[in-house]
Amino acid sequence: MRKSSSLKTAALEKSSHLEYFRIAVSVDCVIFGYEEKELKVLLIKSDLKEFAGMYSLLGDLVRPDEDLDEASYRVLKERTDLDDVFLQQVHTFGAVNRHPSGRVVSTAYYSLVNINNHKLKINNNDLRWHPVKGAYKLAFDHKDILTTCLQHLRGRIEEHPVVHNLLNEKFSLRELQEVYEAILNAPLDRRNFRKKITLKNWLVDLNEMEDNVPHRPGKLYKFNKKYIR
Amino acid sequence: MRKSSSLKTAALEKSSHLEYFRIAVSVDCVIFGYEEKELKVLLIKSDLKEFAGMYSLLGDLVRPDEDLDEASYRVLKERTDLDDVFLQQVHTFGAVNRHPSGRVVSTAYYSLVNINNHKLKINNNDLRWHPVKGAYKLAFDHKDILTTCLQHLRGRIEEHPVVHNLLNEKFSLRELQEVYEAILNAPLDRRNFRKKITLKNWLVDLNEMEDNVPHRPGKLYKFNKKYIR
DNA sequence: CCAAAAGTGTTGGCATTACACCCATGA
DNA sequence: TCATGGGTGTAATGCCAACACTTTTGG
Repeated sequence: MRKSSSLKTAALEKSSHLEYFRIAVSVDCVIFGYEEKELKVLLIKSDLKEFAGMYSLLGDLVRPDEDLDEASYRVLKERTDLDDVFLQQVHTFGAVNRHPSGRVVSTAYYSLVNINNHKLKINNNDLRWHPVKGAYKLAFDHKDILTTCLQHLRGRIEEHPVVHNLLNEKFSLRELQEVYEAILNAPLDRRNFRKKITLKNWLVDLNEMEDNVPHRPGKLYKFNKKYIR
Repeated sequence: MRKSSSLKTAALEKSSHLEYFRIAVSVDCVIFGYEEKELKVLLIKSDLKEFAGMYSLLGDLVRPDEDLDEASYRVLKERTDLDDVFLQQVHTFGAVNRHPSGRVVSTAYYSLVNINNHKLKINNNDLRWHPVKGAYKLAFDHKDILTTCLQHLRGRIEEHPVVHNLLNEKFSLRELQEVYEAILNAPLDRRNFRKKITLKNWLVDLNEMEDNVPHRPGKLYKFNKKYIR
């Protein structure tokens, strides 16, 4: 998809009955991770000369024999080796000129993955975890896509315990709060946060304590399986 | 990785692009109207033999030179002769087998139109306004699409004065409440409804009264232009 | 005078916000 | 003993749901 300078090959041009099949369909995945109290997004260095030096989201053309959702799973699986992850369709971007070398309509998904997961292999130098925060450019309309997905994520975490995908199985309430603060990009009141989380009943108290912290250790929790997925 | 390497050779590029262009892109529009205290949807008799006798949403393939959003405007314009209407993208449906005669990925939009608008010409015998409520089948996965759009609409009307698209310019609070009840498929408390609407400040009191009603006439309102669109 | 809908306030419960002190641990 | 975060409750406020009577009009 990225290197599609051949989108207008003679072969395609003359097959005019394919008029309506001259739009390519792709998926782009906003893969969010969480590391060092920051929300990150997995980006890849663009291989298009139009976007030299810039990064883009992970995406690929959809194959004729796979569902749209499957395509986004495949992209994620190929890049991270993770399966069975949370993936959510958000919006489809279809401006005529959004791709410099041809017409590509792209459906955006976002996903949340645990950067420390042992299965997660970022074995490509062009791939990197980039902070979500801050002003920077991305190739194509990918900054729009990222922004749109982040908005959706912000709404989602209020209602659903999706952030479990970002954390290790055991975590303290402070860690959980820090994830929320990173996603919302805003500080939260500790007592009110704990009250709200308690009310939602998402967590199971493990009766274990944090270890190796240079202060009073906190209790550890995990997500109640019945609310996740 | 997979994509990068496959994109490196021109030969592969050509063949795989031909492959990838075998997915067609379409839009489907859920056009909602309101009539006789009921929410309706504009449907067309399917011309596919697989769906003989069934109705489907209005949709069309996206042209290579039009934005996705433009395509949905065009479909609406062609069918209703209305322009400048509210249209909202909701979700993209991309299951491999959703269309019996080929691979078609379709982006769903919904729209709200005033069935009594003088410009609205349903000049086709195969077109009809069908009640949204009730169990019935539609061609393709259009029942899913309709349900998804209805859910989104239900959320939307709580926050935005979009229902103005369904009503005449002047209306009573009763009429407005009936529209909400039709969309939500639930009765609402009159006093609470009026309180909520008043709080939102969407309406302008016209200092006019209903006429030709067999009971005490209500005041007439219109939407404050600054909140619509 | 009857039927139909207009118009109008109050109360209780529940969620949300703001806010401060003592405690346990490691260095 | 200090620094760091853990753990906890209350009061004020705003939002929401439930609920009933009087008024106006047309027939």
